[in-house]
Amino acid sequence: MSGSASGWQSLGRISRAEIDCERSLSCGQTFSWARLHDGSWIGVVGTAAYRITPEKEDYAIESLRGSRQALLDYFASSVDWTRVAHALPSDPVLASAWVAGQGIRILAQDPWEALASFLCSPVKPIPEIRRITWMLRAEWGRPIAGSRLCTFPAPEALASAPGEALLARRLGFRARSLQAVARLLAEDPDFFPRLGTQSTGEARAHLCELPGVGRKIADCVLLFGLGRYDAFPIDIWMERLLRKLYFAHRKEVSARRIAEFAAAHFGPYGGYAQQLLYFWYRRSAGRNPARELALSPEEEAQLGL
DNA sequence: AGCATTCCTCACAA
DNA sequence: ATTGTGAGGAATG
Repeated sequence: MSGSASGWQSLGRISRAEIDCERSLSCGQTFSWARLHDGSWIGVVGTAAYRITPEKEDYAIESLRGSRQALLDYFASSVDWTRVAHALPSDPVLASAWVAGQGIRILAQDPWEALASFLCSPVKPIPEIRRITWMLRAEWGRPIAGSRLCTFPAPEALASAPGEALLARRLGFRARSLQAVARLLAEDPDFFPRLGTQSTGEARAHLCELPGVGRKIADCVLLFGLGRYDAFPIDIWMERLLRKLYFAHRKEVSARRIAEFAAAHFGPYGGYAQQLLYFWYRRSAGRNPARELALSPEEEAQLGL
């Protein structure tokens, strides 16, 4: 692992007080990272691999073909997160989530990778989404020299993949929309750049025109892939949380009304509130996000780290 | 009153 | 732990 023989390079350390990498990687926004048995995290950003090892006061960072700055950019380190937090409404629920989620960052992910990953997500638990997307990488991505980790496959790669092979990756009904979207984007490389010039609402509408993409997946892409911090993805967990804590379990309140409330209440940085709340609520429900992203011994052995 | 339209909810399959 | 569709009913005008 250490030394230049393996190709991994040390990129120094990152202060725990600055960023909580573990929380940021396990609060539901990315499937590109996994935890190893020694407690370190391994993941791919673009064409680079990173390993983040928690220590007492900080994290040790190593990389293959990456840079310290690229990793800091991925953790959106130039955003003033305290300011973002101050722009959120002050309510008791959010106050608790803020305490529990200190150090959480919205990662600056690739929009295609976010879109394709969340197209794999319907009715799947997080560990399985992680496995499926890693299988897509292994089959159709490009290996990162010096490791057995792979980049996320480009739209063209998935567009031309045999349908049966996609289905064999345990994609089920998700294969159809994933491949259809891959083909559309392979033909339209300007798709994401175009969204950059549009309002969040317009961009959301265009995303929702893609097969298999509804409000939830569109909001995930907007928030995690396009840096639209006003997007507030509502999955089953968030709906339960909002219903319970902001609507006193009132059964007659529709999902639509809950979404309207969330947009109005949490405001232009609601996406950050969503991550804080999601992390806090799932933890209170007994979920262990880090464990959900742990590699099996077999998977870890296959990586040959 | 009858009719068209819109909106909402639910259930179900993929 | 999402989306797309279609049926059925209430509200709207």
